[in-house]
Amino acid sequence: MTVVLAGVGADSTNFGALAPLYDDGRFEYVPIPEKTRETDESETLGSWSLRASDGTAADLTTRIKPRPIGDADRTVTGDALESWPVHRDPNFEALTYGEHRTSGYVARLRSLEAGDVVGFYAGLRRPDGDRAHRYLIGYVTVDRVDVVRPELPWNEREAILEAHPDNAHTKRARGGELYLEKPVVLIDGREPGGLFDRHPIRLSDYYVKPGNERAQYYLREAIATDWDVRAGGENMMYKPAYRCGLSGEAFRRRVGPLTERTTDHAAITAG
DNA sequence: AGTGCGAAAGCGGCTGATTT
DNA sequence: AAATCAGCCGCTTTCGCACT
Repeated sequence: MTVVLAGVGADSTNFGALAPLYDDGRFEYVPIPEKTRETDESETLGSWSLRASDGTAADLTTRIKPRPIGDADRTVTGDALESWPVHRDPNFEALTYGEHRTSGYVARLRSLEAGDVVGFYAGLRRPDGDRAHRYLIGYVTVDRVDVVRPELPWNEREAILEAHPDNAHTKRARGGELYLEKPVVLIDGREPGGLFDRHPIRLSDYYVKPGNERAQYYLREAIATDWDVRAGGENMMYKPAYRCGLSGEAFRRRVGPLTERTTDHAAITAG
């Protein structure tokens, strides 16, 4: 029984900005832009409504870099940006998540079992320009884990994808083709799971390490201790996947409810 | 014990943002 | 508009594990 923490959502690499964290504790979850327009996902940056204002995700940035597979960065602006599809991953309504990143993600996620938890963290920035940090913004309880491997026969890949119809990778797939030459982990979740309504939990600290010249983002000591973090890089700049030793049940107890959260729930408390 | 490979971490330099 | 500053990109080195 374990918990894996996965870094997700828009950042300056792909979206050109970080999602905001407001003074009242509310925040936005903005998915990254899809790699391609060829997806069944109907939500676009221009249709992705913000939770705390009337705007859309498209209002938060001026140019995006969707990074088509294999190609150099492609920059998209203006109307094309507004109509650009989102890579809704994780999907907090359908409770589904897919991942292909190496760097520990696939290896740690594929070993999860039903009842385990995937926690999601994202970079958030306060509008007044305070330092950005990484925050836990929600989680899902694991129901089913599958791995789509490129070498699998077509019909087997299709069967797995059909079991995860709402997953962003399924929506992007064409004829069982995921456009990826590597394994993709597909995780469907169950209750309890979802996006926090407010008061995300800060996971990072920002400081200069002894012997270094520059400050960087590091995993907070209190998190590492209290959540029994056992694997994953200490430096959070690269959004590592973390494996924690505590059970899904213990994790849910520590992070508190998904809704009607208070500042107390965002604080790290032992127990 | 040696080798190879992938992951993690650090840093130079560029870019975009901010300030005056 | 110019100058300053912070953030970030991605290259490079180091680390560490696994396989032989």
